[in-house]
Amino acid sequence: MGIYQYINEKVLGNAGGDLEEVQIFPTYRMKVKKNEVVTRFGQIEDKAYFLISGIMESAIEKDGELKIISFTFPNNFVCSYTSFLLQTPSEIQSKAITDCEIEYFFKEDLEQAYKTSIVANQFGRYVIEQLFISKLKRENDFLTKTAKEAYQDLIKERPEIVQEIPLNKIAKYLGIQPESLSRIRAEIS
Amino acid sequence: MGIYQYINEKVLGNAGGDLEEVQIFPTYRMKVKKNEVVTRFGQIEDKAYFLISGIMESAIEKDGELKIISFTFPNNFVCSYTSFLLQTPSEIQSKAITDCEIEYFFKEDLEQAYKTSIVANQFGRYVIEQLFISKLKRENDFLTKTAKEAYQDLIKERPEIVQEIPLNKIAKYLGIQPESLSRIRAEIS
DNA sequence: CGCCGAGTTGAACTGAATCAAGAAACGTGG
DNA sequence: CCACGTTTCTTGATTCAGTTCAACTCGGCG
Repeated sequence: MGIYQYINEKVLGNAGGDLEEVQIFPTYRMKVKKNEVVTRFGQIEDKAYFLISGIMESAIEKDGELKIISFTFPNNFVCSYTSFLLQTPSEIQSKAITDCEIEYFFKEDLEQAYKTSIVANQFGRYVIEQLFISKLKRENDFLTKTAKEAYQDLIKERPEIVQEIPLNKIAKYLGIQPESLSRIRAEIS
Repeated sequence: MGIYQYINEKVLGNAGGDLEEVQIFPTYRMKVKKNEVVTRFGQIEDKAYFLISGIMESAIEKDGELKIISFTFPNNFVCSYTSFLLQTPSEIQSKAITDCEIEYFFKEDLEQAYKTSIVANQFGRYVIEQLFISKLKRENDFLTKTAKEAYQDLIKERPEIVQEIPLNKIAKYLGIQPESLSRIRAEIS
């Protein structure tokens, strides 16, 4: 799947529909190797990325330590959103956890499309709505769950994360130390 | 300020511009008394609310306890977003902390406007972008700050909250118990 | 074979929760 | 305007979840 198909299926709801109509801005492709950094701290982001294959992580930094805010699997967007939207220095670093193939487009082209295309606007709105919902869920988790509950729910709700991603990264995603996650795992098995 | 002016100024960037053009869907007004609940747990939300005057809180529930996810001040939107967007039962309760005046509109009318109006789409996109950015910041806070840091930063960044909202609600917003906040306050003064 | 990153385990420590009680501020009716 | 009940805020003692730092195990890879 690529961005145009994503728009057709997810945004417009017509699987297998006319692809011409949704080519609202140009997109490009690139490949990145495992551990390669795609978006850097401090950089002003002018691109948004769509993951074709592989797994990526997005992280923020505090006192030299990385805290992971999301893992991205294929057919989802990766971006330093605040930087992309407000053109401020990025507080997010996105990195390939495995070899990845990425499709991307430029903010400039998106903005241009917004001016004339309803589909472009629907697309932008849809993507950010999904992201917002995921962050609402995460806020809910932080406010209501212990580390143990959070991990157990992650196993149920995002098994792909637990299966494919090393435990120290999962810990940093849950907001705890790897040692704590290790103890939690010992406890529940 | 009302929704149309919000669209003109914030979304379109032309303060004092032509107001006719942005009346893309009908809006309504209502008044609610202090402590009145506006959106209920379990309800499917068909309206979005814009706060004209007063202060509101939005909260989720866990084990009979309320956890506050946001305080809303005038000229901002309040909504059970996940419910509004996905038409699922609301996990959010929104309540007036003071007497409030509220402008609102229906999802149905918004959806209709999305089909034909670029401005409507830009509006929907802009609102959710702002909300998403605020949740990203909140995620950042949960991952990187101790309760003490979070409270000190709140004093700096959202003084209106600290001044106008009781401490037990602020504690529930920061994800700690009122007693802990009280101790933190004793410590830093 | 030896190294290195990933994961586990132990012991001491700390930030925040919990439970219980009391003080201060608030508003509402008499 | 005072009295009373309610809500808001504080303080104390104890418990607990998760951190920190250190050491050790295991599996993969050059």
